[in-house]
Amino acid sequence: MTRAGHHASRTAAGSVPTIKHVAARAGVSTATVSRVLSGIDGVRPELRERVHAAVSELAYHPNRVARNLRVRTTRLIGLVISDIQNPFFTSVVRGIEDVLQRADYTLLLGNTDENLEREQVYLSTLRAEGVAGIILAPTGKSSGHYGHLLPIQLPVVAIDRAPAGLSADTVIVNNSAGSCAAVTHLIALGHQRIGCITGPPNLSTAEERKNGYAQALQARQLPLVDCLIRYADFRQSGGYAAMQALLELDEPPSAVFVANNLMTLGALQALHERGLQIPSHVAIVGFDDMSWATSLQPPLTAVAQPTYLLGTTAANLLLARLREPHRPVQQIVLDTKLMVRASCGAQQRFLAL
Amino acid sequence: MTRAGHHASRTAAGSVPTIKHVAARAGVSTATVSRVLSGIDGVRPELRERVHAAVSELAYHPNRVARNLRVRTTRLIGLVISDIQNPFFTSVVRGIEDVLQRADYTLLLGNTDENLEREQVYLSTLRAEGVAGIILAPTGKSSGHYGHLLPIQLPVVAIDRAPAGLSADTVIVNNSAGSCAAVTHLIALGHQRIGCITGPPNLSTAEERKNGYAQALQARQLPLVDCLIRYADFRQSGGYAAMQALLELDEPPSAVFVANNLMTLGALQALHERGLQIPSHVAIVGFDDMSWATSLQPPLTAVAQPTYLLGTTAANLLLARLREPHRPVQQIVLDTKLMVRASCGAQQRFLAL
DNA sequence: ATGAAAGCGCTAACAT
DNA sequence: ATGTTAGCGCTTTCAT
Repeated sequence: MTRAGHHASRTAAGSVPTIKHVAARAGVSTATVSRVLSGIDGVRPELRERVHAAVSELAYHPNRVARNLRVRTTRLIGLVISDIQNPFFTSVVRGIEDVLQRADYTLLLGNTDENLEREQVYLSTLRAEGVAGIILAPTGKSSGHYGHLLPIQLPVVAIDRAPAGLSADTVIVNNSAGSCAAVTHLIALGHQRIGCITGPPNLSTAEERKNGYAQALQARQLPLVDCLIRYADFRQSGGYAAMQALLELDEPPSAVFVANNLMTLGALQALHERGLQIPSHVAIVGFDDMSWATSLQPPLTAVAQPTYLLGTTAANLLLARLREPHRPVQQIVLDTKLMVRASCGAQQRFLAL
Repeated sequence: MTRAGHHASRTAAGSVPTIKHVAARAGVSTATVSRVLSGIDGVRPELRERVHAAVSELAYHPNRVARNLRVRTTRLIGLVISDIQNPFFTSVVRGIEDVLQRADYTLLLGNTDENLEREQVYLSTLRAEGVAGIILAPTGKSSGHYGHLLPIQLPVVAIDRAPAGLSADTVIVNNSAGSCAAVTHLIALGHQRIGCITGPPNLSTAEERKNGYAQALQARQLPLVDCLIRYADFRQSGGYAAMQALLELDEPPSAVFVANNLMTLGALQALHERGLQIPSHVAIVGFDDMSWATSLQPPLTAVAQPTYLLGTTAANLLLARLREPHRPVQQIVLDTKLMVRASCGAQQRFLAL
């Protein structure tokens, strides 16, 4: 690193140097160069030295594409998610990236936008690019869409959602327990009429979170009122509209559980626009604990998902399968944590005591 | 797509079929298969037909790694950013991804965490993987860190930040104009003592936003007070601490301009914790218009960056250079837009009239 | 219009 | 301990 070296001295034609150039310059065979660079021992220190010298003189960088072809695998991992703009996923991606990068893998990213066709396109591109494995937040409900990955033995780990019948390593979150805890908390605070804004019925996460809500009510003998349950689209506008609908009810809820981060934002907006106070008029508990939760007034009570952990767990699972292709398939369920702040009314309670 | 076909009929050994298998099955040469699949015409319809039949019978998928080696380029684009968790970047990524995906390129993602060393590692990995081009949000201040990319003719487009002396296509935002507009707005609202929380001095964006603040004050003959300018780290905790420091001043500001999204969140938190009202006690204008801005109470006035456009512009710039390597280097400066909502006090004003 | 064959840059038997 | 060589799967001259 002390001397840069003139690029003029690189190769005859000024083109990018290959292993052959290095071999020639060091006066050894390409096999020896390869051995030295792969850290295989059994090479005389002197030759080793000469190779290293040649490498740095020529500013040689091994061509991974050639290597990938030869060894019939790559250091690439495909990552297919449905919404790169959702903070939930970016935190997951961060976790994945952190462990993969340490293991010298690089991520090939695909954003499907919840579009099944786009997902299929990505999956086949990733396959064509020869990725060593795939981490996927599946859009499809059933395993049918992913069957073609199995014959080629491509390791896949599913995250966030578990398509029915897909026999692949999976890491998900205990959604129903999380929302059940949230709603139970609301009930304990004295609420009897609690609304629920959940996601599209075809997404397992939306379904599970709604189920947790229902469980909580049933456990306390509270009736399940149909009109208090709203299916929106997991986006801000959906949460906004759903909250408006809830508020226009003859008998609006005194508290509402919102099943994801973006919809919570929309719901809040609807409340503010009507000048309604949180939690005195309507108490709120959200799903997903975001960076902005503590900056709201009042701070948002929310079910925190272990997003970063979800990412690292998925990446480690994939790494493990890469090392050991025949290990038994694993499904890991991560726990959520209820972050009690003020939007549910808990703080007021304490003050009142 | 009507019949799945038995995989048993694929190849002799059950391994992944190659172009040779297809050629054999169709009774043509591999060259012809290649021509058909590349859409090169001059192949008799009959042979074309046979090739397609063989392809689907064998469920053949071309191996891009082999192709990449042969044609000495890839359909891969490297993307190196500093913080995948920052909504600013995810929106940019979305824009990039949308245009690249349509052009049949796939993204190789690297998250540097603002770490120069990690950035270097990624850059060399990307180079080794043979990416066709790179989109980079540079962490380094000067072009020195990127010089080695030039000799190999690797097209690079810089986004968000422009390292001094780097002669590469660039797309940035007019930061100083944006923050100047924000602060000017505050002044017009009657504020005389305005604080500024900006980012690390080594980041061009932080510097420019502070400059815009200073310009606005100077234009209206307002003094530049040192203790009102705080350098934080562009993260939530930094904004929180900076706002606290500002509030502890003997003469605290009546308004503050916060130079990025995450720090605004922290600043808001500090205000809430002290029970201070926005905008009556302290008016706030942020930089970056996020999805949560409208859900705050009061809604946040902020300088909106055209993030998605920034992404698509960068991607298109790269695509253009790929097509036309010797086109003149371009620097594109995108405009910001001040989204006036209530946190600056503008709404109150209107009400008071 | 089609095929034969070389070769992209590397690794891994195999031979010495 | 080191070198020779075949070949990964594809594209692309060059012949025919």
